[in-house]
Amino acid sequence: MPDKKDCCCNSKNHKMEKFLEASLLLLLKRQCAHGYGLIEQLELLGFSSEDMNVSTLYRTLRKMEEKGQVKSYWKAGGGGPKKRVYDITDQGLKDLEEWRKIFEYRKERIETFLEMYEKQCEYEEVL
Amino acid sequence: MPDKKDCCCNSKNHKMEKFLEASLLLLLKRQCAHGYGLIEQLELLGFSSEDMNVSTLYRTLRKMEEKGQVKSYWKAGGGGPKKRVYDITDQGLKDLEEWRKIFEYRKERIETFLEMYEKQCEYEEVL
DNA sequence: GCAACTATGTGTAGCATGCATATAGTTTGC
DNA sequence: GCAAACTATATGCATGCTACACATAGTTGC
Repeated sequence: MPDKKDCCCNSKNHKMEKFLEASLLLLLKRQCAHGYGLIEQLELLGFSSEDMNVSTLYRTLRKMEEKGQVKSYWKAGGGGPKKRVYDITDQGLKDLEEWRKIFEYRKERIETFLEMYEKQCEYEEVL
Repeated sequence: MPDKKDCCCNSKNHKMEKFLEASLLLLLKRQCAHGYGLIEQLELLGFSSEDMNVSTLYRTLRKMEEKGQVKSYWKAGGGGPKKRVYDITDQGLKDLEEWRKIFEYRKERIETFLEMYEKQCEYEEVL
């Protein structure tokens, strides 16, 4: 990851549109979980606990429920305050598959960008 | 590119944060150009002329000039109305290099996502 | 009893983008 | 000579994602 200090582009520019939503769908496909517990798991997908924005996480989950991608229920016991546990729905599984396609496409475009950049640098070196 | 029809995620979700800005910097590193002329060149980086949002393009270029990434001057002649031609600046070149790093990073994260998705699907098939 | 931790939520603002619309000079066809 | 099409640039408004700050409340440890 590029150093955020001395970077023209501040940390806000590192965000990737909707990557959080898609990541949550993927984690919930593996197993149901509650918001706070998902923070740890998100590290598997490159989100750092320090930078992790908890309010965004909760808001995203509620929006995903509005859209019918996940459903939630309250669960008490097991230590600590009660948790709102999320399950993925059929709609969520379909949407996750769409995200997979979108990310394949984004990856290709990024690769095209990187290749053009490299070629241009090589070309300039020859001059 | 995934089919936009029948997609849970509408076309708006295909956009990639700041990809246009970075693409413009890359194209202007190759050679100076005016806004309208950049539309064609953007196809090299996966932007389709039909979908291309011209207003966003012009607004982005003006913002980039405010940030000192590019500078512009008016050029008459050569047929058609006069053009505002953009040149990349030293700041723009530095920022482009930062974008390269950011996109390498984004690519890695997308790859992590895709790998986890595939593994999960394989795992479920075995069951 | 109080601090630290777990857990969930809202209010507000910034910022990138899309859609619609405005403006105006240039070229082409009749 | 004039209308239509094309080239070219720009702004107003709405939407949507994210960040930052703040609010709330139950649980555990000392």
